[in-house]
Parts: sequence; C-alpha cells; structure tokens
Amino acid sequence: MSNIRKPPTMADIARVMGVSPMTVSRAFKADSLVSTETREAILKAAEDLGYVFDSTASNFRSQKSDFVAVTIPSINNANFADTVGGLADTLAARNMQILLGYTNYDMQEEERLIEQLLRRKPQAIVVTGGKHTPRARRLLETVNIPVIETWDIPAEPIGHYVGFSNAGAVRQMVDHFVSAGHRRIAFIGGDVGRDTRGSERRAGFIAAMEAHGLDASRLIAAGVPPISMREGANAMARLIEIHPDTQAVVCVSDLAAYGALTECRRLGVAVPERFAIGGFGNYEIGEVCVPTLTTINAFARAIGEKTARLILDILDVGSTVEDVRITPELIVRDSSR
Amino acid sequence: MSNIRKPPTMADIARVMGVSPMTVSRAFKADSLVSTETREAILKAAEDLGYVFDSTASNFRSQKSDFVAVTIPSINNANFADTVGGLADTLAARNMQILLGYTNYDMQEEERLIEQLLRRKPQAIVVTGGKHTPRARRLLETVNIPVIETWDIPAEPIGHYVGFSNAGAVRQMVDHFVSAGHRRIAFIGGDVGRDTRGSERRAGFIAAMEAHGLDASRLIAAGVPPISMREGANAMARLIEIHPDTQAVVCVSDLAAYGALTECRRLGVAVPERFAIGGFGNYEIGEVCVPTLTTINAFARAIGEKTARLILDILDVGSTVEDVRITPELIVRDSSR
DNA sequence: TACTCTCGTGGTAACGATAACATAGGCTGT
DNA sequence: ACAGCCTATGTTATCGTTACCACGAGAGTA
Repeated sequence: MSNIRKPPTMADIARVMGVSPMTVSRAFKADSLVSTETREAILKAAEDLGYVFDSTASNFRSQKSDFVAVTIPSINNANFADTVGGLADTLAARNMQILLGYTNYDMQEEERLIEQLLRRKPQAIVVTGGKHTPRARRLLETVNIPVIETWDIPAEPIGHYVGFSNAGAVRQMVDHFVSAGHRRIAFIGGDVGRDTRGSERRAGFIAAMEAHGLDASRLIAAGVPPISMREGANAMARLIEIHPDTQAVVCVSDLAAYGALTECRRLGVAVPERFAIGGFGNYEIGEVCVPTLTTINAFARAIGEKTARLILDILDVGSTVEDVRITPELIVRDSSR
Repeated sequence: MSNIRKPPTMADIARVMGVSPMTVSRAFKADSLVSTETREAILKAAEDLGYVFDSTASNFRSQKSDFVAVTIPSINNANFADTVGGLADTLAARNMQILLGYTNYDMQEEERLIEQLLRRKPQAIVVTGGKHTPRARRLLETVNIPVIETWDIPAEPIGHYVGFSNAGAVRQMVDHFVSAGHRRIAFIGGDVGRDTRGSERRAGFIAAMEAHGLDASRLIAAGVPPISMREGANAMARLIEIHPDTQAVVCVSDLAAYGALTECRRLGVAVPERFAIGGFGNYEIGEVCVPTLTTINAFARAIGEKTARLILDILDVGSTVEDVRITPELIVRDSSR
C-alpha cells in the first residue's frame, strides 16, 4: 500500500551494510579507494534495494555536473545532428552528458537558452556560431567554464572555437565554377539576417565573385532560413525566370541544391550541361541523387568530436589548448562536371 | 586579479537588498508571494551582481527538476527529431527542459541510458518503442514518475503511450498496392532484430500479404538499421536481380524508398509504370523528388506534442489520463499511381 | 471593537552526497 | 624494531535553495 515510501539513499545502504555513508559514496566512484569486496557488496546491496544514484545531490555538493551544454540552431538538420552526435559519443566515454537546446536560428532565443543552460552548472558550453546578443556574450564571458564556438571562425572569439570560414568555403565553390568556364553565376540562400552562417556564405559568394571581376548581383532569397528543398526549387524557378542566361548556381545548402536540381528536371533543364549546381554540407542526398551533387564537406561530425576533445583537454590540462580550424573540402560530383 | 571569487548566491543578494534569502528565492518564482516592487528591485540587483540562478541547488532542495528525460534511437533521423521538437516546444511553455539520450537502436544502450537519465530526477520519462531489456523495464516500472512509450503500441504498456501500430500502417500500404492491381509485392528493410519498429513493419507486411492470400517471401534485408538511401538503392538492385517480375515494393522508410527510386532511374526502370514504390515517414524528400513518393505519415511532430501534453496533464491532474493512439495516414503520390 | 483573513515577509531546518581531514592497521626498508 | 608510507575506512561540515511554520499589519466583516 505504502508504495510511496521514499526511495533509498546512500545512508540506507550504509545502514544495511554496516559501513559509513562515505564508503558507499566511494563505492560508486570508479577510481576511488575501496576494497574490491566492499565495493561489490555495496553495489549489490544498492541494486537489491533499488537504489538510484542521485546526480542532483552529487552535482550540488561537488559543485559540478557531468553536463556539457550545447546550443544548435535546429535539431532538424543533419549537419548539426552530426556535430552533436560526435560530441555526445566522444563525451560519453567520460560519462559526460549533453544538455541540448535549440535556438531556432534566433539570437534572442539563444540568449534565453544560454541563461537557462548555465543554471545547470555545466562543465563547458558549446554554442553554434560566433554572433550573439550583447547579454549572451556577457554571460559567456563571465562564466568560469570553457566556452567553445563552433561552425564558424568568430570575429572576436569568446573562448575557444572549432570552426571554419563559411565565406572561404563558398569561395572554393566559386573558384571551381569559374575555372570550369562559368561566368554568370548565381547564389540561392535564405532571407538575410537570421541565419548567420547562411549570411556569411552569401557574403563569401559576393566577395569571391568580385575577386574574379564578375557580377555578383544574381542573389535569390528563398524565404526564412533554413530553407527547405521546396524553397530551393522555388528559388530555382525564379532564378531561371529572372536570369535565364545563368550558367551555375551556388546554394546555401545541399537541401536547397537538391530542390533546385529537381526543379531543373521538371523544367527539362539539363544539369550540368545547361546549368551547374553546387550545394553545401555534404548531406547524404547529394551522393545518391541523380545527378550526384557537387558540395562542400564541412566535416560536421569531426567538428563535434574535436570540440569534445578540446573540452576534455581543457578540463584535464588547463586552458593552454589551441583552437581548431577546419578546412572544408570541395567535393566535385556530377552536378558540375 | 582575483577573478576567481565565488559567484554570488541568493544570500548575497539578500544582504545587498536588506531582505531575507527567502524573499529573494520567492522573487524568482513567478507565482509566489512578493510585492511587485520588491521583486523588481531584487531581480535588478541580481542582474547587476551577475547572479545566475542555481538550478542544481533548487532541484536538490525541492527534490524535483524541470527535466523530462527522452530517449530516441538516433538523433540523425528527421522523424525522431520532429518528435523531440514537438516535445521540446510544448514543454518549453512550462519552462521544462528535455534531457535527451540516443540509444543507437540498441536496447542494452537504452538500459544504460535510462539509468543515467533517471539519476537526474526527471519529472517524466519518454522512451521510443515498447520493447526494453528486463532491467530497463524494471527501472521504468519502479520509478515514481510518468513513463510514456512512443512510436509504438506496446504489447504490455509500462505506463502510458502515445503511438500507432507500425504493422497496421504497413497494411494500409499493402492494401493500396493490392487494390491498384499489384500482386507480386516486395519489402525492403534492415536486418531483423535491432530496429523494433522496422521489424514490426516487416511483420506487418507479411501479415497483410498473407491476409490477401499473396506470397510474402520477397523480403530484402539491406543492412544494419537504420538503412540509408544508399542501402535502399543496393536493396533495389538486388530485388530486381532476384525477383525481376516484382510489381511493387514497400520500403521501411522514405530514405530507403528514395534510394530505391534513384536505382530504378539508373537502371531505366520506370516508376510507377513498371514498378510502384512506397516509403514510410513522410520525409521532406518524398514530396520534392521526381516522381513524388507515396508514403505513410505517422505525424511525428504530433507524437511529440501529444506526449508533452499528456505529461503536463498527468503532472497537473494526476494519472487518470488516457493513452493516445495515432492513426497513420497513407499519402498516395506519383510513385504509385 | 473584536475577530478573521489575506498579504508580504522572516527564521530555521533540511534535501543527499562528498570534500577535507582524521585514523587504524599493514607493509616496506634499513 | 621503528619511522614512514600506503590502504581502507570513518567523522564532520557543508554546498544553495526552498519547505514549512510563524508573525505582524492592514482589510474586511459582524
């Protein structure tokens, strides 16, 4: 009847076992000093009693958690999911857990989230991108845990970063198109302003085109970022209507690029003969679709893994660790050759 | 220099303000009894001091957290991501946070994860699927918080569930194919055993075929679940080789179906004229690709939202709430008409 | 006036684990 | 044989917040 009796604590186990609570506590820490027999007996007793270790109390007393806080723009994005996967898997080896939040590409929301996450006393905080509200920035600067910005090379890094130049990556794509003989090149992205990385890719496109002495005004904004396959298709239709003589298009992501590709197929426009297409992010779709999609591999999973290793290094050794610059890789596939 | 001074606590704010710590505490709880002026003054002082609320201490003392623990098989799956998105958004309105873990389609890993998550004293726990290791099951049965199984209708529910019949959904697809005149129908899925939902869809396929008096032996296992687009393509190649006279194929997911579709295109097999294809999950790709993909909409996001609302109801009202059965919807598109 | 009720606030103890220090016994080496 | 060290365990105090109870002041009521 009294199924509502309180769950057992370490003190209960200690009483049953005739040892001190401290010994029970130690039995749960892998590296601490308890004789093997005592530990095993305690762990067995704990299991029998249905004891569940109270991380809340442990974190509170020791003033640190096993959390690493992470903010990403959207959960529904294979690239960020890969990064989180790399982070989670690498940190799991040290029994650390990810505390994840979604900003929905909104810096205001990011600020709210950062504040909420910091309340949990994480061991480190990982944010996506290098732009934040002033208050978010202050929160991150003040907090005394490692701060890592990812997916970008911040103009003014707060702490560490593991990222790459979005503008530089797009330049690779533009260079590729130009050396393939294209001159009238367009860019398809989302509306400017919200998606920082998208905006930087757009800026990188403009800079690269101008560096080649080419016209950089063929810019199609397809909607609120992140733009979908459907929006990519719509943008392509618009592009062909407005600038029918365009030879190649750089898309802000593979999803947009795939949408553009299907639109071309619908319209009977040959890719790559009549129209070369490049994407971004090396999504699975790009290597399966017909024709396969030229893209930029930003090594999303590696970003997560390297970030995790950076965090572990900082926690172990101290903060004398260097930042990590990833060099994205241009992958040329059938959609541009 | 002494940048390492301890962060301020409520007691510090109380001292500065000349009130009791209790009043400071109340100022941070939206619904508690403090005069508006006092609250505002306290919140301002807190901001000035750079105070960060300590959720760890709060959770510890009040013996409850704002967490809802969630396990999903994989982060890199748009369906589960949608469910988590629905959960997170709905719970965010109540300032609750998701504590997420990935099982990697492994029940052993799920057990480990459930144990780890329960240590955080979540307010509720949401698991994907209705099959668990005996120990995981015991942990869930013993814990005194709401337990919700999703994406399935468990044979023996532990607590509540928000799900649908995977077998029933596949039956809809088979019925659709049969009424379109197809008789030689195949199934493409992953290797049996790991992915519970995949296995149930396969079983549902067999049952539905037998119910129609048709041969249910055209089963292609494409690899370790979840199977990729590439594996779907490979499976299609194998299917055409082994059973060249097949008329239609049911795929375990839209990703596999899309792979199958591209393989058909490569081989010059006309879809749907020569070969009808159906997927599962209503991924974005299915409504953009050419031809568009017939699929099953399982309302992934709604599962998350309904689960969240169920949790909130239980926490508010008590556990007299009913379970939720979702009815998946067959979406017929060009790949099968 | 006296009595009840609500509002705003204060005082005290406690949540469960563990950091820090202490101690008993066994072993090593000279 | 004894200082010195290592191992296994115990004792005490404490992390920061909030549950619980108490209390005074003013409002409302009879």
